[in-house]
Amino acid sequence: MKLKPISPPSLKDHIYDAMRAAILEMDIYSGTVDLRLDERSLAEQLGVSRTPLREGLVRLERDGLIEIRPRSGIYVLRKSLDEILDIIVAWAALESMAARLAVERASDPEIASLRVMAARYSETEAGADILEYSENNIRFHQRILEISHCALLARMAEDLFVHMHAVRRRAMGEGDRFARSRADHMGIIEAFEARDAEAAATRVRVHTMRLHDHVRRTWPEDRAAPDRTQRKGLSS
Amino acid sequence: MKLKPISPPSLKDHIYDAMRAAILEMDIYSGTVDLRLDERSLAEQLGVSRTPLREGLVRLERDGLIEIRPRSGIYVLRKSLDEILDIIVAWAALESMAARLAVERASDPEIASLRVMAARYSETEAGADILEYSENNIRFHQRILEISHCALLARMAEDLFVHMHAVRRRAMGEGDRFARSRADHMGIIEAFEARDAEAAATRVRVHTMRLHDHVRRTWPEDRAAPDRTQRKGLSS
DNA sequence: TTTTGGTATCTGGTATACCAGAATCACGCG
DNA sequence: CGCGTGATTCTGGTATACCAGATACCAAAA
Repeated sequence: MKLKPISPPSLKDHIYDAMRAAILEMDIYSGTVDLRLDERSLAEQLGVSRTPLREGLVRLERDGLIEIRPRSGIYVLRKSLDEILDIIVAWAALESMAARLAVERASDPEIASLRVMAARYSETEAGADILEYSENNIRFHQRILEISHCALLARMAEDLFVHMHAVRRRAMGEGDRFARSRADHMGIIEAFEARDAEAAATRVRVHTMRLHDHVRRTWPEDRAAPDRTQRKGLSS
Repeated sequence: MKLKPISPPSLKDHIYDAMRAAILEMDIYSGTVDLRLDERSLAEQLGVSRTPLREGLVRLERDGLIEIRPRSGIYVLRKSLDEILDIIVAWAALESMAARLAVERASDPEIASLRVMAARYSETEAGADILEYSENNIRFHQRILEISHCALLARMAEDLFVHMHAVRRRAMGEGDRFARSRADHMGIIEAFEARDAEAAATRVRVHTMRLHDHVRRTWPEDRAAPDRTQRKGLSS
């Protein structure tokens, strides 16, 4: 029997997870949401004191999800268009390298799993369930990160991915991105199956940069600085 | 008159900076250093209470520099060979993409600055001042990140770079890495000047992956888990 | 009515006190 | 002399109290 050492529970970890999930659920670009958080209110809602809460918030701040302004307030960050584009670029860099590694390192079954996944969600197309397609799409890309067998690449990509939640909510399903995306994926899979690292890396990068261009063209420019007119915690 | 808004001082920021610098100064692989930190001792040394200290430590933990084991202790992390290799891979991914962007975005003077930097430290070769060469080498690579005009890539690379401090301390100057490195740089510069994105990206990647192979071949396997025999803070 | 200055209040920042789990050491038994 | 066991000490985790800067509000003067 083999057991991994269990780490004692830590409120700050749970708080971090809970807050992170809550923030990702927020539609931070809607304009009606309150981007300002209140320590005391949050602590009360979570049923903990401010100390562990603040430690969790420090992590969120490091992740770029929130901003802590001393003596002023804690704000959920909106990403500017430029920041979002930078995120996509970095993501392309990571996934492209992951593809290169995967070609060299992944087992045949692992590579085969990509085609399986693609097949699974190409059926979705008929149902036109965009939400489900989007989820499967994401898993496909995460799978590439996985089979690169480079945990760091996967983790860094995940950290970036988080910032795309709210973006995906609105960029989803426009024009022919659907068909184009599936075609891209097929090309990527073929490169993998041919064990062509250069092609796989290139196609992954190009595919992601297509999203980059799409976002740049379609992202509304009505972004503003966080409005400080509203108050209080997540719910009140 | 124009003044930029001043942000209030925050102990946790200073603590973070100070601790980070202190950790980077440590020769964490020497075997004689104490990898265990003590909150109370650190707080006393820094002249602050434990609360802001812990907030700084949470950031360091997120950076992967330390590990906080509840009820046990705070340890400076040693990177395993695999982790170091992953870091180099990720770094290669970022800098390669930066090179690609730089070719498209950087101004002529910016690209020219690369050759200037290279020329400056190729003179160093005679003096054989490895330390200085290493510093200039680093700046060359940072410059590539800079002229990519993608702040995120630069920041992420910087976060990775931190973990290389201790590695560089020992991997420095072995075999013909010197001459090879300079040759690589020249090739990179030529690709930039030719505005050849594909070549620039490839050469930067290959150059970094050369370090990857070098580390893999030469890294001693005498790494062990953090020894918990020793005690107390940074100095005592 | 508008502006200005002061005050009350709110917010995050910091220090301190206390808690519980872990590690350590000493004692006593085999 | 070796080893197990229990008390002691140490460590990080959490809660609470207090501080100072920032903000908002209101009153008095122009």
